[in-house]
Amino acid sequence: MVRPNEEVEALLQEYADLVLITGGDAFKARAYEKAARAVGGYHADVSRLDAKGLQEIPNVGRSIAEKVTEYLRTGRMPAVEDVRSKIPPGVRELMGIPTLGPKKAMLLYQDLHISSVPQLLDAIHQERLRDLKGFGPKTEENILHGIALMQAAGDRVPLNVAMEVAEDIVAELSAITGCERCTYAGSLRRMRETIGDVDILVAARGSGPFMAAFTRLPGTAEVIARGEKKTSIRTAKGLQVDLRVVPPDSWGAGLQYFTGSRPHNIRTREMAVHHKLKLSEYGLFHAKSGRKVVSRTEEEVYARLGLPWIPPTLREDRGEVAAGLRGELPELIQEADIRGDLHTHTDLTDGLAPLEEMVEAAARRGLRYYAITDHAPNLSMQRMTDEKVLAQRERVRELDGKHRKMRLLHGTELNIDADGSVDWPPEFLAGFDLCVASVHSHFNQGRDALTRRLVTACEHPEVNIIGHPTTRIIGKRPALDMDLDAVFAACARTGTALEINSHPDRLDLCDDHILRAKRYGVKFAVNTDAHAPLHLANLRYGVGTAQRGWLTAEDVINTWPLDRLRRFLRKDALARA
DNA sequence: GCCGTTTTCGGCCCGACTGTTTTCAGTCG
Repeated sequence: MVRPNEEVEALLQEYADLVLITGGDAFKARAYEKAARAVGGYHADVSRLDAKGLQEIPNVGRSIAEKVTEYLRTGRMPAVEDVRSKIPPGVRELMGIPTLGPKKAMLLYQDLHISSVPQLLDAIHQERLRDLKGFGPKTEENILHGIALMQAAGDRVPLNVAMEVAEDIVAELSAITGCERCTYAGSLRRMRETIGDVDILVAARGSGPFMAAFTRLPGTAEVIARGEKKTSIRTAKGLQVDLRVVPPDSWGAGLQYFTGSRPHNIRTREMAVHHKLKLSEYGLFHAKSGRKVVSRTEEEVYARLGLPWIPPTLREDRGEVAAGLRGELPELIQEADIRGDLHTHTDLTDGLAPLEEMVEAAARRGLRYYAITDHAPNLSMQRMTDEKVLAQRERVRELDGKHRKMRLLHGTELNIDADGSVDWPPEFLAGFDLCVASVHSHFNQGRDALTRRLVTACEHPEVNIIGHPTTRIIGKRPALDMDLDAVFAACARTGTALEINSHPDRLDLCDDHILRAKRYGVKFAVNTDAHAPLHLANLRYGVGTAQRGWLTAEDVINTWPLDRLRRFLRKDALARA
């Protein structure tokens, strides 16, 4: 059900973690990490490759290729199973807590026999960590904070994980005879940033074959409930999926109901009552007679309530019903509106693919322009230099024009330093077509310093886009503590766009912040931050997030024609007017 | 364990921050 590349990636990453936990060679662990990343980002399906083909993947050599081949043949990787038998899975889980790495996790296990998050919480409350070497009061505090952060994300999974599961199931069920309609609903259809469980809806006259097929899917680990109208399963990874089969005539009402959100549904049902009607998942009915009015399509249901069809990404009871009544729903940005990607990497820094491959993949996606923005020198681990970036620029200029329909831009992703300054002097930066600037360090500066820092970056004449503006990692790192309103105002004033980073672990800015920023007149850039050709497909999640922030194509600079975009990139107040 | 304008061993992502220690180990990007 999950792409084999991702299965293998997870397995190799797990092995890398276990090597570190057991105190193995750090370089070996890094080799597995690099291989895991490369497999995850590789364009071809690894299950169709032999050992030789696997070794074509960067950072996959003979040893790893053999392990992968064996796994694909037998479903097992003995090397991983070996270490697993020595280290309980909970120990690795501890590494998921920020500030807890392999060494501390192993110490907790060896000295205190802790192998789960609840056990760790107990131990902290019993003050059993106090005598542990290297653990002080501050460490305890950080661990507690980290656990709270993890628990806030709860059992929800990232948007892309749920999406892949849902699309597989929809494809399977759609192929069954008698399936008139099939799609996913719920928070996934609304493109929420994390998903609690997946809702699948089928329109068909009989439910039997669908329920049967659903429980027999390869990814089904457990059948939670099985009935005529609804069946629930849990996947091997613990994600719950509900299947509901409705009569074809109820499709629209069912889809509306199961898409939610609950507050949106309450709002629409109130409107129904107001019209002396009753709205349920089966249709819109006359309250008194019980006679059905409409139910076949969502459009009909909304229309009978006096509303235009409301896009799922707006159905959060954030004023969409009132706006619909006034005929003022925004014309939401669509994925097809995006003409270019303005934040991408190559293997010159931490990307996985060479420039040519990234450009090729972008052209295949039908983009009209594409910016290469590798990391700048101050992110020292990436070892960028003036020479390297200038050599890259020459290659970009050579490649530009090879694709008749797509132009190339040469940019960079700068680091916003603690004081708001960035890599390279202005005269060097002027040589780039555009500059993204992002925070990569000093996350805990304090609110005032962080605010000043971001505002200073906006005021830089060569900084065009603030990359992943809050630097949050969903479920792992909170957003920077800063005065967002001051930053939004600075963006609007200086002609600096805010990025909507499409990576499913980031989705940064998030929908709430987008809504706020838009009121200041800020412009946005929906970028993938791709580190591999496959990541270019994450754009849909960024566009979904932009829709949840009520954005139109006009609000987003990379929907604009290139000449208009170039004027914006000059940061010239006159050009913006 | 991978890689090679160094061809079979020796280097591999480097520096900063944090909290602990009292000179440094662990974690992170």
